[in-house]
Amino acid sequence: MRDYLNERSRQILEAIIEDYIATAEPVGSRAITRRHAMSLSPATVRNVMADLEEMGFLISPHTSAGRVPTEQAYRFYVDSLLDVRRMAREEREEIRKRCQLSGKDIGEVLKETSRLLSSVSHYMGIVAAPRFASNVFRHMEFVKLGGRRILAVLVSRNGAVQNRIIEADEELPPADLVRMGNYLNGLLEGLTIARVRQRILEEMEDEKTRYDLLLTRALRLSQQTVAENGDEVFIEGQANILEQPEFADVVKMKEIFRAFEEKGQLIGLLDRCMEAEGVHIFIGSESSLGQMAGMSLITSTYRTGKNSMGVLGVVGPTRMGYAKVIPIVDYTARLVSKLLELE
Amino acid sequence: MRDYLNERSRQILEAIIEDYIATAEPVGSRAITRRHAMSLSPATVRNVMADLEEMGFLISPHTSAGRVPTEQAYRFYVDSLLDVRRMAREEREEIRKRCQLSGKDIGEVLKETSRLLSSVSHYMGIVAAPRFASNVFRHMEFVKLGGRRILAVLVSRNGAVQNRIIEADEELPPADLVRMGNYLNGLLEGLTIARVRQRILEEMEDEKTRYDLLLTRALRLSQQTVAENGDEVFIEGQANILEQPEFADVVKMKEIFRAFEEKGQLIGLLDRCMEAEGVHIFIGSESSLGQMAGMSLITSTYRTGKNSMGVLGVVGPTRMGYAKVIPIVDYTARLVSKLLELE
DNA sequence: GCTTAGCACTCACAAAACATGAGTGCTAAA
DNA sequence: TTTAGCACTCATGTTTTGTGAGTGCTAAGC
Repeated sequence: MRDYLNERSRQILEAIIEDYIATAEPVGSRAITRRHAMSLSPATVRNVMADLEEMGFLISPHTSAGRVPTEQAYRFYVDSLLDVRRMAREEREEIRKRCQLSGKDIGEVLKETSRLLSSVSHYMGIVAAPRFASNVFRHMEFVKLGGRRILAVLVSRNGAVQNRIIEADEELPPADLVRMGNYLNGLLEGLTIARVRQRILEEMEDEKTRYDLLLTRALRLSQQTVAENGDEVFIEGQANILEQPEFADVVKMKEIFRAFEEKGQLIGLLDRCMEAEGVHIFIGSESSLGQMAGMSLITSTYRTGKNSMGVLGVVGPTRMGYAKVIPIVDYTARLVSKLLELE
Repeated sequence: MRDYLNERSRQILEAIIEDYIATAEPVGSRAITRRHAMSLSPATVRNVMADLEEMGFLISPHTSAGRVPTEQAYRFYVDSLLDVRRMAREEREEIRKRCQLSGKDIGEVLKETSRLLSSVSHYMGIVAAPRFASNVFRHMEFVKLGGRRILAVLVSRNGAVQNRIIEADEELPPADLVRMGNYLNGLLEGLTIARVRQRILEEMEDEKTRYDLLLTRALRLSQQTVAENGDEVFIEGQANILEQPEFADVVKMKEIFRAFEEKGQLIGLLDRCMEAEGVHIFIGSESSLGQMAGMSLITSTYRTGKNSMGVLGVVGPTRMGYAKVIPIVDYTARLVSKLLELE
């Protein structure tokens, strides 16, 4: 059926979607003819609209309102109609200016990127840090704090750092901690963190180490250091979403905030985006997350170093300025990739 | 005038405040006599209420509504009437259970504490990390990433870590980085970060180092490493505030979210709390922050190590369950202090 | 001299009644 | 196939009308 959309119907559908994106009001036949200078009468447009409704692209909230695009319409729009706008120079400028690496740690960079995405798009910015497990081990070190307390610092090649305070079984002299570090660095250099975990287990099994107390301790410490860690997701600009008229309702708003407080499900979705490079678009229920009802997600992957990939993107209402946001997300992802590239 | 409050007036005022805290509705004379089993008629209560209004403790939103406590009333309540409740056992339990240090870095601990405060109090939790500058230097290290990129890791005695990616002027061999680290650690051990900054400057001025390229480079690197950093504040549980009826208005809500997105002013306020140990309470305009209109802040200081102090607390509407929240904040602060204590 | 019953008055809020107007579907003519 | 015309629908805004909680004041009661 979809194939039967002729040129005129497409134009009208596009006009409706764009009007709706711009105004958030159901759009009626007269509004179309007026705003888009069509050489058609409202009556004709009405006929077309009736067809589009039957095909599932439009629904009317009630008899005497205009019509509103369905998810299917947005999908069609994004796939076939959308003319991705070139970014305005100021936008490029702002993005480039705020993507700065120097003097910050990776977490901050990603957080700032998230903020950036939100402020440029006027929706919510979202950035998931690359899975730590796929990073490449660079360096591990133990710093004695006080008593039995040890700070473990784990650095990966792309500059991601994981710090942990570990309560050791007994007090260890600083010299031992240094030796442990040296030993482990030699052992683990160049492996991915996932491999590091395996390697530590293997090594612990080894007969030779079993009888070496220092090694055993070192391995046990390192094991705690590289233990699984909740993945980080930075969501910024939640206040932006409040400006959107579809969330003017307090109840709706509460739901959204609750939803994003619990990041777990979102992470699952972002993981799926990582399966393939490039831009992904989830419209409304396509994400099959209940909490995302009425919301769309545009993501793109970025990479740090050779393989480890992260995801960043923008969350907004389904009625989102796709034409504007898609290039923003795409450009930002490329920029972040370049920024984090290891020469 | 305040001194003329006799016992009966106090009781009535207390009853009004507590009713209002519980219901968020203006409270009327009949409600008081009913709910608090007073041996007084509504008419009498009305007379007292009229007096209290004149004294500035109450206002009526309009003629035929009940009355609502003013900030002055809350202040009086907190200072003179409040009977700080002992905490419920489950609350203590939950707080203790969730205050865990092991396996996390300090930032995470504080963030989790903030989340904890919000979920136990049902308002917003807020935790400011101790000023980094007053921490005591423990350890500094440089890890080579790729090309000229260096990761600088700065550890203080209390376990706070600052990571930074630094773009060096030229590529440096790893061995040099290690030597630099050793040199700097010897030089700076035991100083506060603030002193470290001075020390680096002094050292750079020194004739001896001027002609040693490696030292000069090391100092320049370290200077970037310890450069001023925006202080961290963790605010969690913003969704809780949405449950409060006083913020049911969408416009109000937007304001609040905008306000807390910009943390700058808040930090100023928290700094003031650090000037003296213990619990501080700001009611509404007392904080003299416009954004805090209608909101109260309860904070307490915590300490990590000997001197460096941080602040944590709860933000809620002025109509806040002070009796319940004050002990929560107090207890949590003590617990965090103990947790971060260096043996 | 307090305390309290009685009563008129106020005013937010809810429900009902009404008007408005944008938008639709259908029919018949161009 | 397109379009003008027209009756019909229905959300939204406005006015009207009740309702009830709460007040202040006065005068009687203890």
